[in-house]
Amino acid sequence: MKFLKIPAATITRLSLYTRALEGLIRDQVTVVSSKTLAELCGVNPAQIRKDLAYFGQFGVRGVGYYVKELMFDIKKILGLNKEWSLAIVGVGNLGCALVAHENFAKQGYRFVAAFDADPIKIGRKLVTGLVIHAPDKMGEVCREKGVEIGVICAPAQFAQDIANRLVEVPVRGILNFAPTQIQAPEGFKVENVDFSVKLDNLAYHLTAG
Amino acid sequence: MKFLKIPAATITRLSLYTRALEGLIRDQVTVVSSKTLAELCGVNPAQIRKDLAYFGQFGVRGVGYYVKELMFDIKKILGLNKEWSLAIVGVGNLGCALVAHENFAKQGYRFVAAFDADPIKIGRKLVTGLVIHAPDKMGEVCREKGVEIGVICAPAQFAQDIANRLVEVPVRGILNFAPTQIQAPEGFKVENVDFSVKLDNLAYHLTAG
DNA sequence: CCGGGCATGTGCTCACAATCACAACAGAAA
DNA sequence: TTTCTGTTGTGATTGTGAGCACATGCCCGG
Repeated sequence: MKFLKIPAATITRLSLYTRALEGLIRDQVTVVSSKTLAELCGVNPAQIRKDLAYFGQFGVRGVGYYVKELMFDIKKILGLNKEWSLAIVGVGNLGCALVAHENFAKQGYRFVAAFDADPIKIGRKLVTGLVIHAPDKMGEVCREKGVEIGVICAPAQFAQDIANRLVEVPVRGILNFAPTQIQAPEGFKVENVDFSVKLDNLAYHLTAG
Repeated sequence: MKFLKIPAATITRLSLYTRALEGLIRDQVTVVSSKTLAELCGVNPAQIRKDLAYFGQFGVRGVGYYVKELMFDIKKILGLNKEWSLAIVGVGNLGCALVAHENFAKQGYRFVAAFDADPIKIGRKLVTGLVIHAPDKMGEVCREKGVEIGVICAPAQFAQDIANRLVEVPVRGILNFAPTQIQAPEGFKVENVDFSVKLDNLAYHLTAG
């Protein structure tokens, strides 16, 4: 079934499902129907069944889904049954906040390297104990620490340059917080986290609607 | 033309266009074709023309778009020809980083109020001089300061509660950084900024692909 | 052992968004 | 003025994702 092309939206929803399931596990719920799960996630029940169908059969007809099992299966699909090693590039306010953010650690994402171009910061340690390196050490340090995902948290004008370095390391993917479109080689995965775009969306809807 | 239903993706792209245009203005470029702009944004030229067509005619056939004019028009469409007043709720690492973030200010988004439930923080000032208020002052302070958009930056378990308060203020929209789905009344606009979902997307693609 | 109830899994339909392709048209040059 | 170049604006087409509705099949009670 993995040969079918899977909608990007499906992957995003799977991620949402894990959150709802987490809550159910906390509440000792053992079985859940697509209808109930759908209400928790704010989506259509058929949507959930269809999303899961891309990857196999996980439910029991007439019963529903076993919460823990489903959680395990979705995490496996998403590749969350391992730890991922991240590097932060740009440790300004936002970068520091991300490294310290507890949600990442909880999900198995570990920051194992940090970089910044500011000479004053180089050599210093973050609150987590991570040493800040100069950008030209990126290849060396990342390979040594086994970095798989680079997180760009620098001003927009430097983002492309940083991305180029990360591609050369090579890391396997990039999470970009800079408000700019990054060019990367075919097949290289870049995800953008863009809050100014989200704010602009709000502004538009509050103005027009 | 505003009576047509406009795709959400179109609004998001308009936001992208403004960024590319900003760069062109900086580089003293006065005219741009949909083809060139498309390359800068990584989209299809026809897409740009169609997106703009929802709102009127902005180009000159055989020539292209006048950069400054187009920038002005798009900003007007998005509702960025005014300043927006924001309130931050939850001033942890991330919340502080957001308030201090220069991109917001540059686009006309101003933080005019801050809230946190932590008694130690209440009454203190942020680096920008903003006083941190207790959550039960939310209605009063937000109305006084004319807050239009609430930014939720607290742990997931408190997000819904905070959202309820914000709805009652009332603010007009919510930008939610908490990794959870928020229920809001019909017509009330909530935008989610969700980096763990984005990371999960990366993890999936790096695992499967 | 068998039948009823119920939730999954899935083929089909529909709606919408992205792309294509071309006609309309502005400006420059002869 | 007329022709030619080049780019917009837009009808037509394609592709894709979401929702519906039903057949499938598991569990439980009698």
